Amino acid sequence: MAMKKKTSWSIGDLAREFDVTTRTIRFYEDEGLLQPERRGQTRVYSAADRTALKLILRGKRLGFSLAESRQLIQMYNPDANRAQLEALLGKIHERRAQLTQQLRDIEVMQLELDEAEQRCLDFLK
Amino acid sequence: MAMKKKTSWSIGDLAREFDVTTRTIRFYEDEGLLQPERRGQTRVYSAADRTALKLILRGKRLGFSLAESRQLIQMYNPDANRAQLEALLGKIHERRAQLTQQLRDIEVMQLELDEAEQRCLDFLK
DNA sequence: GCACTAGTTTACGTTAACGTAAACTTCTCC
DNA sequence: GGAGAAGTTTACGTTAACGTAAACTAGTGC
Repeated sequence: MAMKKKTSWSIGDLAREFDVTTRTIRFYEDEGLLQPERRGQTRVYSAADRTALKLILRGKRLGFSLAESRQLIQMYNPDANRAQLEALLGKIHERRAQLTQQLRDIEVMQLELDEAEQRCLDFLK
Repeated sequence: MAMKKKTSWSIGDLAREFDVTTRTIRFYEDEGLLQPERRGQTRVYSAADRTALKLILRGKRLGFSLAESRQLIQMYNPDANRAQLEALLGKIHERRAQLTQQLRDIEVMQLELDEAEQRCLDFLK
């Protein structure tokens, strides 16, 4: 039987899948982060749009601004000349440095949560 | 020679050390996250305040809101009754779950940055 | 033909987390 | 005793990231 892979989505599809409002999705389009096509009035989202949305939301969970996520999305389609590509490499390094810092922060925080939990349990016993 | 450990700080001290403005520090006080004493008019910050500030800023790097950081700070001084302690344990578990998710997000994103960098380099070569 | 359901545009509202400016006090240094 | 430097209060301003409401259109089921 033929594999049917979805290749386009409605705004409602995406809203449900990622648990955001349609308002949010349209807002991201206004900000230039998504570029759905139109079938008449209605927006039709491609796999690229879906990926971009996934990137944005993952970024949000890590505290990224939309401006930062915009850069992440750009990294996916290097449609660029030499200068832009080198700028992009710079941003990639910045992001990596930030992620490294976040990893450290998470480790520390996990240890502190362990201690906090222990203190709680001690008090309760 | 006697170890001199700093035990109190001015608002300027903290602002310099953590690279934030004094406005920000006063704002955190307004929000109830810091509780400096006063020497006359002037605020005097304790080691506990300094720790709280450190928590807030680490939280910020991970995208935490001040409300979430407020909870983190509370975990440091379980001044609480049984019910509150159990609520606290719940929040600790929530935070831990979030951190775990963030770890996953970071791993994925690091891989994607690797790929993005490779694509850039390919284009440049 | 009519009620749903899902989509659309337009526009004003809201919240968090500070920034910025003005006007004042207190201490120190020369 | 005057000029900085660091502190203070009060208050209005700003930006990001959507929420919310109103009024409209287009397909679908019976």
